[in-house]
Amino acid sequence: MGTPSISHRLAEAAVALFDENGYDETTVDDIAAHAGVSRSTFFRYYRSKEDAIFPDHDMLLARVNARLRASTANTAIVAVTDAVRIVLAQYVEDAEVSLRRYRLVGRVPALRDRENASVARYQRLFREFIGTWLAGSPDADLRAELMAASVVAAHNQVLRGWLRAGGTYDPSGPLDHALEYVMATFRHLEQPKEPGDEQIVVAAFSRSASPQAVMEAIKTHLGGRPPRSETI
Amino acid sequence: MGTPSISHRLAEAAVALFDENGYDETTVDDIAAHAGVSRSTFFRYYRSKEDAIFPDHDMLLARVNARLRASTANTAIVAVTDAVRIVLAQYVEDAEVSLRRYRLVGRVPALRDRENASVARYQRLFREFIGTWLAGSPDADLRAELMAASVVAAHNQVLRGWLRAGGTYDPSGPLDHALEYVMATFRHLEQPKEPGDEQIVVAAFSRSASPQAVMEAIKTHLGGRPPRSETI
DNA sequence: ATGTGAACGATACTGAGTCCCATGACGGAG
DNA sequence: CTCCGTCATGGGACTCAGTATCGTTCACAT
Repeated sequence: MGTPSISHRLAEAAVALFDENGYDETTVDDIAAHAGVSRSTFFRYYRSKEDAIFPDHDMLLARVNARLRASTANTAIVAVTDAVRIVLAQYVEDAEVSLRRYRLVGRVPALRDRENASVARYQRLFREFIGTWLAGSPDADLRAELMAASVVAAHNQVLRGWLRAGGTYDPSGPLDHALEYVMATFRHLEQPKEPGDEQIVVAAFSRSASPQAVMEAIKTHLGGRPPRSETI
Repeated sequence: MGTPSISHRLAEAAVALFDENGYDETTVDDIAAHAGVSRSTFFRYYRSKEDAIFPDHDMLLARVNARLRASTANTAIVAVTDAVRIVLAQYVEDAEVSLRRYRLVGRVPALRDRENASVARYQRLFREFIGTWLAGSPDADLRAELMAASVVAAHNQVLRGWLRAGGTYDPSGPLDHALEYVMATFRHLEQPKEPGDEQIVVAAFSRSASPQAVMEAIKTHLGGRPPRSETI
C-alpha cells in the first residue's frame, strides 16, 4: 500500500486533473507527468484518454455476463435482477469515485457518449440473454428488446437519483421497487391479451346442487383449467 | 441538379471510400479530394469525420422535438407515436443510404458508439417530454424513463429488423404493432395493481326495474366511472 | 469601378493514438 | 560472479483528426 499500482496512480491523476483544469485542457502528457510516468506508459495501461475514467468497466461487464449465463430458464428472472444489482452495487461500493465521475460526465460531452456506449453494451448483453431465454414465444425479439431496455433504464434511473442526491442513501430499496415495477409490467403482458378480453363466467345452478357437481361442471366448462379468480 | 451540393458530394465520397477502403484507412484528405474540395471545406460542412455518415441527424432530432412540443396533455400519446413514426419514416425514405450506413456501423466500433450517442439523445428527449407530461403522478420519473426507453427500443427493434431484411418491406405495420405493444404495457400499469385485484361486481335487481334506473344505480356504485366491461 | 461579404483554399499548430527501438532492472542458469 | 533472456518502461518519430488564422476569389449591390 506504500506504492499504489501505476494503473491506480494514473486514474487518480486523470480524475484530479480533469476536475481541476477541465477535460479538454488536460493532456495525456499532463496525466502521465502527474503520475510520475511517461506518456508511453499511460497508453500501456489505458487504451485512450477516456479509458482512464472508466477503469474496470470490462470487468463489470464480464461479471454481469457470468451471472446471466449461470442460470437455467427457470431462474432467468432472478438472474436478470441479480445482474442489475451487481452493477449498482459496484457503483455504490466506491461512491467517492462514482460521484466525481458523475459530475465530470455531466460536463463533458465526449464522456457522456462514452458512457452511453457502455450502457448500450449492457443492454445488448441483457437483450441477448433474454432473447435466447424466451426464444420461440411470439414476439420474442421485441419482448427481449423491451425487457432489456426497461431493466437497464430502471437501473439508470435509480442510479442517477442516487448520484444526484450525493450518494447519501442506500439505493437497493429503490432499485428493488423499480425492478418490481418492470417485472410487474411484463407479467401483465403474459396472460391477458387486452383489458377487455377477459372472459367472465356467471354460473347459475340449483340451490340444491352438490358443491362437487357444481365444481365439476365449471371445470368442464373452463376446459380443465382452474378458474382464475373467485367472485362473491 | 446538375451540380449537387458540396455537402452531398462530401457525404457520398465519405460513404463510398469507407465502403471501399474501410473507415480507419480513409482520411479526411481522401474524402475531400474525392469530392473535389479542400480539407478545410470538409470541416466547414461536417464537424468531424463521423458526422459525414450521420448528416441531418440534428434536423431529425429537431423535428421530433417539434412534434412533441406541439401537443397538449391529452394528445401526448399520439405525439409520442407520431414522433417515432417520423424517425422511422426518415430511415425508410432513403433506404439506400440507411442500408449502407447500417452495414458500415456494424463493422466500425467508433460509428456504433456514435449511433448509440444519438439514440441516447432521442431517448432523453422522449424522457423529458413524458416526464413533464405525467409530472405529479406517483413514480413519474421512473415511468417516464421506462416509457422513453421502451418507445425507443421498440423503434430500434423494428428498424433493425427492417435493415437486416435489406429494407424489402414497409415497416410501418410492425412499428404500429410494437408501439401498440408498448402502450398496452403501460396501460396495464395504470389501473389494476395486480391481476387478482380486479374487482368484479355482480348486480342483482328486479326484473321489472327500468334500464335507466339500473344504469344509474350501477354508475353511483362505481363512483361515477363507467363500467370497464360488460358481462353477459 | 469599388466596396462588401460569403465561400473556399492554404498553412500552421495542438494533441491523441500508434509504432518501434533502446535501456535498465530483475531473475535464473551456468 | 557472469551471462542471458524477459519484461516494464522511456523516448522519439510518425499519422491524422480537429482548430485557428489568414489570404484569395467571386458574386452582387451601390
